[in-house]
Amino acid sequence: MPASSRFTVNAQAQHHAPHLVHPCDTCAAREFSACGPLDAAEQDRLVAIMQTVEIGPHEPIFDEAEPANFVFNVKDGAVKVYKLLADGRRQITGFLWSGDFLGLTHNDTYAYSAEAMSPTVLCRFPRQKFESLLTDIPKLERRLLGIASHELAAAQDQMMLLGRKSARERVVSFLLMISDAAVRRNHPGDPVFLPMTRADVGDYLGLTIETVSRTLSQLKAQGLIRLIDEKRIAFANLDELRGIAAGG
Amino acid sequence: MPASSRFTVNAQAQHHAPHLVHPCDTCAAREFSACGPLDAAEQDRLVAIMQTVEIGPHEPIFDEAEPANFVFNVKDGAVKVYKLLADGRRQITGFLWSGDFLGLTHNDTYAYSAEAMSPTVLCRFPRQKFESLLTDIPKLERRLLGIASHELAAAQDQMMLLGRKSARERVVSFLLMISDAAVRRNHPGDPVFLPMTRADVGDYLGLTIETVSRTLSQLKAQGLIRLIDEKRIAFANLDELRGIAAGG
DNA sequence: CGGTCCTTTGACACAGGTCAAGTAATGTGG
DNA sequence: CCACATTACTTGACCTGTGTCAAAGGACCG
Repeated sequence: MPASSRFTVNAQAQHHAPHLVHPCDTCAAREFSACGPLDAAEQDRLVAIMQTVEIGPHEPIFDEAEPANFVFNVKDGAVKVYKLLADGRRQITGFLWSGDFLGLTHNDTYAYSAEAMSPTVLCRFPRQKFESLLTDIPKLERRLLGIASHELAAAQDQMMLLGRKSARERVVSFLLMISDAAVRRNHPGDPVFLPMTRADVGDYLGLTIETVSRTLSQLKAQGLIRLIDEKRIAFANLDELRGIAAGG
Repeated sequence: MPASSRFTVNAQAQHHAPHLVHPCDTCAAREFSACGPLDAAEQDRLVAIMQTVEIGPHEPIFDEAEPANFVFNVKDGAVKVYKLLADGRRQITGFLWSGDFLGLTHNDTYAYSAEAMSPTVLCRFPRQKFESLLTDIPKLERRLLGIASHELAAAQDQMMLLGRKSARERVVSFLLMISDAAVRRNHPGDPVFLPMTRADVGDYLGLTIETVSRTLSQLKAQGLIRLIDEKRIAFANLDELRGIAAGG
C-alpha cells in the first residue's frame, strides 16, 4: 500500500491541488516513501511532529549561524539558499523546489541562509524529534543518505561550473538545469519559468547581473533561445544548447 | 572498549607507524568508530570484506563514469578527486587525506575521477558487501550521513570561494584549509606541506598555474607568508591571513 | 501618476588569462 | 660523476572576458 493512501482528504489542500489528500503529503508521500513505503505506524509518527508553514516571497526561512531548530521540506513554491561574505558578496548555493529538504545539518546551527522566492508552503519538523525518528526508522536515514549523496554530486557539478566554465556556458547550464528540475516536478520544461531575479541568477552562477543579462541577449540574438517574457525562456536549439552547457 | 583495541599487532604496519596495530585500522578505528565504537562482531564483519591497496603518485584510483565497484577509505597518503570537461578543462573538487572516504555514490558509476598525489594506502570495500553492511549496522549509516553532511557544507564553502572570492582570497583560503586538514590528522599545520602541484592548486581554485604562482609571490613580498621551499609554506601573519580568507 | 524595482544596454577598466621565456629541481643513461 | 632531458615553477608582456559605472526603459504598485 502506497504511503499516501493513508492520508484522508483535506478540503483546503484539495482546493489548490485536487490530487493531494493531506496538507503535507508532498514531503511525506514523495520524499519519505521514495525509499520504500513507510508503514502506518511510521507515517503516524511523522505526521504527528509535522507542522505546515506558509511564507511569502522574500521572506527569510532561517539565517546562517542561527540555531538549527527545525528541518524543513518544501511542499510548494521555490526557495533559494545562500551564503554571505562580511562585505555582502553573496553566493547562492542552490535553488529548492517542492519535495526538497532544507536545514539538514549535523551542527547546531544552519550552514546557510534560506529565503522564499515565491509564495511557499513548508513542512517543518522540530529537529530533535526528527532525529530520534531517524534512529527509529532506518528507512528514513537511508533515504536522507541518498539525498545527501545526490546533493553532493550536484555540488560537484556546480564547482565545475563556477571554476571552469565561461559565462555563456554557465548561463546555458543554468537554463537546462532549471528546466530539468521543473520537468522532474511535472512542470513545463520548455519554455522554462525562472522565479528568481537576474541578481539571483548572477549570485548562483558567480556572475554579475549585467553579464547574465548580456549573455541572455546574446543567446537570443544567436537564435538559441527566445525570451517569451523576462521570466520565461524557450529553447530554440536544444542540441546545441546541451553542447554548450557540456563545454563543447 | 575502543574499536582499535580488538586488532592484533601487525609487524609490517608497525614498521611504518608503531602506534597502529592493524593494516587497516585507520579507517576502521578512526572513521568507523567515530560514531560510537563498533562491537566485536561488527568489526569482524568490516575486517572480513576489507582489502588493502597501495598505489604510487599519479596512479589513478578510478575514473569518472566507470562502474562503482568499490568504496575506499584513505589509510595513508593524499588523493585528489576531479571532473573533466570534454576539452580537457579540469576542476578538482577535493583533496582527500587519511581517514577520508572515496567513491561513495548511489549510482552505479563513479561521479568523479580519483588519483593519488603521493604514495598512498587505501582500504577497499566491495560495494555490494559494504552496502549490505550498512543495512545491518545502522551506526555505519549514521556515520556516513554525518560525513556526507560535512562534505556538503565544505562543498558550499567551495562554491562561495569559486563564485565570489578574488584570486588572493582563494589562495589564502586554500592554504588555511590545507593547514587545518593537516592539523586534524596530527600533522604540522605551520609550515603547511602541499603535496600537490601548482596545476592541482589552480584546478582546485579555478585559477591558472601562473595566477597561483604570482599570488603566492605577492603574499610573500607582502610578508604574509614565507616560502620555505616550493611545497612548504609558513604563515607570517595568521590573523591577517584569516581576515583575507574570510573576505575582509 | 509618481516612485520603486528590475532589466537592458553602452562605455570603459581591470583582474586574471594567455603566450613566451627563463630558472631550478629531478631523474637518466653513459 | 656528469651531460642531457624532463618536469615544475616563476616572471614578464600583453590581451580579453567579465566587472564597474552610468543611463534609460519598462513593469508594477500604492
